[in-house]
Amino acid sequence: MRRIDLANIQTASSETARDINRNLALNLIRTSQPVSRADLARISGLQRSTISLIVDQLIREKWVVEGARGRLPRGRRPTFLWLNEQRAIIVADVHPKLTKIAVADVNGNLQSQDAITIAEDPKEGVRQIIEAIRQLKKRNPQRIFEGVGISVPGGVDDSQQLIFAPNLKWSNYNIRSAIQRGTGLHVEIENAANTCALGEMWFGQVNGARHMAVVAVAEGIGVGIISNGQLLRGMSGLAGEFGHAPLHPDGPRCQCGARGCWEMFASESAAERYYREARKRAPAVPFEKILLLADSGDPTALEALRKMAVHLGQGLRTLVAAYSPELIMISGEITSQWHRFGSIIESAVLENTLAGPAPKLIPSRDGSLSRLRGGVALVLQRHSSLNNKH
Amino acid sequence: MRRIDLANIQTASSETARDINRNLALNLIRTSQPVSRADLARISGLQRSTISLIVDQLIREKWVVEGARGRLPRGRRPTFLWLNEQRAIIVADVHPKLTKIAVADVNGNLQSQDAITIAEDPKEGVRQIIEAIRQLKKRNPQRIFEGVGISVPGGVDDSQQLIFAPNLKWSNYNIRSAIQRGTGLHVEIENAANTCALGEMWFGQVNGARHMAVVAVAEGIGVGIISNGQLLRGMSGLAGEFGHAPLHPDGPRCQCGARGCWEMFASESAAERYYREARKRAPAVPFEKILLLADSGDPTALEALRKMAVHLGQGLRTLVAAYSPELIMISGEITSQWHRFGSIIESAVLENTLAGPAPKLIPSRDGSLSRLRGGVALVLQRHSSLNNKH
DNA sequence: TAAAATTAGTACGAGACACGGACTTAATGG
DNA sequence: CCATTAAGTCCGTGTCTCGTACTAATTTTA
Repeated sequence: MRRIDLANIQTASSETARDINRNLALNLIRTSQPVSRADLARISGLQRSTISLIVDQLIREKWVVEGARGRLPRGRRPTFLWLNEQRAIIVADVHPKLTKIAVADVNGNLQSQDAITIAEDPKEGVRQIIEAIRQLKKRNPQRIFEGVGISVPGGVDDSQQLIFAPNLKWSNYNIRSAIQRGTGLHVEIENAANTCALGEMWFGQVNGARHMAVVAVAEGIGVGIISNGQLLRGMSGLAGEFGHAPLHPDGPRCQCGARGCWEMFASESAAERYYREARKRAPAVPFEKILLLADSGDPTALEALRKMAVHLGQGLRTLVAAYSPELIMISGEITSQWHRFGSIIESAVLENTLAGPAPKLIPSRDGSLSRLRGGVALVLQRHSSLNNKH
Repeated sequence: MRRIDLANIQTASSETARDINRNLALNLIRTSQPVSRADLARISGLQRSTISLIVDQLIREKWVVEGARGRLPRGRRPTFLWLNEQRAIIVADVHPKLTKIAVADVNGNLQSQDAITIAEDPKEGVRQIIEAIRQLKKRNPQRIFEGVGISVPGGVDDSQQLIFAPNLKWSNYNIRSAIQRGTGLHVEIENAANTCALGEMWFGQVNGARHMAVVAVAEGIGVGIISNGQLLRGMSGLAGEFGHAPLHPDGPRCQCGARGCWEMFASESAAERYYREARKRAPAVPFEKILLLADSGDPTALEALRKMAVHLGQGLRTLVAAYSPELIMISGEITSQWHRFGSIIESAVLENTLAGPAPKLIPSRDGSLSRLRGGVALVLQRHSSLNNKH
């Protein structure tokens, strides 16, 4: 049986009935593990006999393993099924300062991790990444590598090309096919905020929220949107470029060319500017320093951060109006000051409740971890191994 | 075979392989008609023999009819297939001033149309709608009615409850089940901007755009978002409530409780305010009058509309940053002044191009028509008749 | 004008797969 | 030790797709 995803009627993909059900079972095992065959039959609506056949196939294919027996009040005890953690994904979080590369299992657990400082030149940078991936492959000979999932600080279009990366100087270089050739593994690239959101959705504490946003606050602001459980990419993967939504349309000009972009007022750079403006003619102070100064009670630093928090909250109102998420996660250094500014951000958001429940606002524990885990989701979701036969 | 839509893993829906392929074929016929069985086989990837079986079933079920033969350079001439226009949907565009109710075929063509002024009281209003639907059913005895698709000026949550309707006074009344009981037909309700967007996506001139937004400018501003070909609803159907995104966060207070909402600056009410403020102590002038005054060259009216256009454009920058649509459609009375203000709106949007192609900006020809046609899409997309067996 | 070529659509046997009931296995409790 | 309960397996049946062969209808070519 062939089947076309009606959401993407242009790009036909063929799947047999078995493929669809196998994929369904595998995803149910992933999201519900530990789970018995009988449970799967109940959740999926498939017959127990059908589930047995599919699970046997998944065990043969080394996607699933049997674990300990469960315990029930009466009757035969169920055999728990788990994803086979022998299957692994190489994940990378590319960043101009520190790039992390790690091996993760299919449950998003990181196993061995490297950190490298990549070169500015794209060719040399990619060579370093390829070398690190080769090392990890060599150090883990017992694992079955599914692919490579990479988070990059920039825009990634529908054909997985990096279309802009202001902090990196890597535009217009096809890093995907370079790494694919250099490692022999399938490679998936995605924008950092999007990867982070996907990581939180798959492996984080989102409590079943199917509509959420991750707001990554650094030098700029990036937003990753999950709508109905799926990453929202828009045309050319540019959805969620909220950092350049106008907060004050007549405000100062941003480097993007427009006026009064949100990130002109609510990013780390904005806080640095607020601090600098308050202490006229003082040397530039980096954001990390401002955080430390705030901790030691410096009123100028506290005021700069407060301003940043207020504008962050104001911009979040736009985000709430746009997507009406159940959950907004803030990621970035600023979350270390959550005890001070969380409530300020929150109250700015709650000014715009309209009808409907207000979104929960929580700080992200570790953005880099989420981005790395998001790499696992990228590969499992998009790569054929889990979605098609073999 | 049973199957669960992975995008909604909570709500299991069961479909056999045949159901999936039947549905696929039907949708391909809808989007590609006139189309031959051989064409369908090529597009879908299914075998010609399989398509023949499915098409025969669809003809028996009166979803599809055979039409004239096509013409090819060589070989046997193909039999064209069309959707059976005997199948009909009753569509309604509910509006506090004028409510339109019509019979539409499955291709979105309107057949017979009624216009009524509905009562303020929800029970009485719904009674009027039910009566109109009954009349249309009686006047079209030869048609097979699939259901009723209704556009309402307010929020509709995931369980199809009207959760707010400031212009209507209908909150917290379950109009869906009332109409369903009163007519015996399946009823789908959706917010006006969303219905409009769906209507444009299915039956309008969107030129294959899969990411688009419809901005409905009236007393307030409503936005309907189509992302990857599908309606974006967010939690409780509140996505796209862009009218209440803050354009000037410190601006005047909106009736929603927040400050400086977009619709405070760019709606018809805003233009009325601009006009009133320019002519101090003059009596209030309705928007329609301002449009007429502008046509006759009144400088105050022109200036009020120009201001409205500038703010409309500024807010659209936010929308572009949020969703990166390929196409933005503006609907509302203001489009009658497109020759004057279209370029002003456009230039405000284009200030924020960032990377990636700029969205096309076009006026919607007839918002009410799109909303009525959207009702067809609602029923066909959601109701079981097209998606499940029978 | 007849045969060859080309394309649309149909017929039918083979194989894959889900269903569902019967059966086996493994546990608890009286 | 047997009844009960639930997990998991076995297997016959029916459905559906595939693929090949065939028929139908039309144009081109000999």
